[in-house]
Amino acid sequence: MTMLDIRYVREHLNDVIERLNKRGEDHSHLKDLIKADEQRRSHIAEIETLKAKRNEVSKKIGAYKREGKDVEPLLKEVESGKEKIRELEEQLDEVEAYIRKTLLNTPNLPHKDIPYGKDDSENVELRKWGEKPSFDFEVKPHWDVAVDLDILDFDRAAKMSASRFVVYKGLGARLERALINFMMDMHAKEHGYREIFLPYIVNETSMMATGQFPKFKEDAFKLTDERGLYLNPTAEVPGINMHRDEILSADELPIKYVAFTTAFRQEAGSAGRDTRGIIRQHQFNKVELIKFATPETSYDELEGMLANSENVLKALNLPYRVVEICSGDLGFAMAKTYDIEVYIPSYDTYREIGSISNAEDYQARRGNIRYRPEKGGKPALLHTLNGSGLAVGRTVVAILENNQQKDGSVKVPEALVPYMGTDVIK
RNA sequence: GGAGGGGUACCCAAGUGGCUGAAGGGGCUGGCUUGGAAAGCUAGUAGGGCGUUAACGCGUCGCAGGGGUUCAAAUCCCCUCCCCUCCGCCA
Repeated sequence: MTMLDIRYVREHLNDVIERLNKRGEDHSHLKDLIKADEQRRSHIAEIETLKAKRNEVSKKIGAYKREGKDVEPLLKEVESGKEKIRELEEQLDEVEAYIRKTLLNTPNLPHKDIPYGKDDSENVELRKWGEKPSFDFEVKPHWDVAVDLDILDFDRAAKMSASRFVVYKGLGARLERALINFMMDMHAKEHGYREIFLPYIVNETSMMATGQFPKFKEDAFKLTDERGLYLNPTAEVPGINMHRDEILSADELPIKYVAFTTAFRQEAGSAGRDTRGIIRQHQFNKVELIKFATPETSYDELEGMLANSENVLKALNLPYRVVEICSGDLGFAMAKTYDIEVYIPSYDTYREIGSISNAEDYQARRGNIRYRPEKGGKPALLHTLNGSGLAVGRTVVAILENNQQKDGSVKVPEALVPYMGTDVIK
């Protein structure tokens, strides 16, 4: 399980380092990797020569024994090789462990065409959609809207659980459920994704494959269970791992999945941020889109996925914008990412509600997910994509804030009325 | 939680230390047969990683995964995972 192709790194060392450095960290230590790789290959060559010799003699010993010949001289012949092989293998293990560790901690190469920038302030807005609402009264933040309507309960959530948890009540609870069903239906019935329902607990290997581990362990909720299991941080993890260690046939690609899961995150690095409301919770619901595609089509599939996600906000008539993530803000495993940001009146700004990414072959290499380009041909790594379709809690926020009315009630978006059984939350 | 049984190639399955780097069957692919098909007969069918090579190849590893014993392991030993059956508990 590696991440960047060591052969590619070997042949394009300076280019690789230069591209990785656009993420904002220095990766020139990869030069050491090349030396380690040279050592690895020379050790392998030496070990295999010794083994070939040993195999040959062992075969002879078998034959001699059957014929009743003396085997002693042959045994002497292999004696010394045994210790040498053991010694070299130990050294090889060390070198390989170093290479593996380095590669697992090295992020994906950013796509050549994405904007260069140091952090999220340099993300590039691509387009805006929808009209910001205008209010002839003082706009309330969603937590005030919700608590006044008695549809969200933060105090009781803290009592039974902890901070950054919430209880949904009445039409609030129904709104959450309605959005899940609405989004699932749209992607499954209109956009052609296959609906899957995934485990909420995943193992360490899965977390490695998608790139959450080893670098971002502190973000995950670990179970005390000795098997090394974690609460699902995003459906991307079980979703991409659907096909770990598999070889898919070319004609079944692209595979498109849509999954509703509850996501769990420690939010370790964001203490003090978004403490009010339900923008940032330890537990939140998300409808996720997953694709497995050939390298030739993955960027078309990315655009398609982005359009699928945007459709949800269009159908709900919520104003949003699409931004392209710059090199310094790009996720660890991703080559290219679009964020969809929805307008939040009380912040008077756009907040992320979905993220749509192409990991290219990065996760496929870590997870050994391949396809056969042609019948009888050699397997090749495929491309994996994932995107929100969308984050449900933040969609609730957007509806509560954008659709609030002077009397404190909230208008239900038309598309959601059949799912809600009412056109107003009051 | 208790008691058993399993995991071998696309599928089923034989195989308890060297002649098995994996029998046999099914399936698949081709040939014969046929007006065409079915049936029958017949031949072929281990994939993948790694190393090496301009390439053809060659080498190495591979019998759930990992370690060990041995000149030599599917086969012996240890650990782990997964599946199945029965009992108990249980949404």
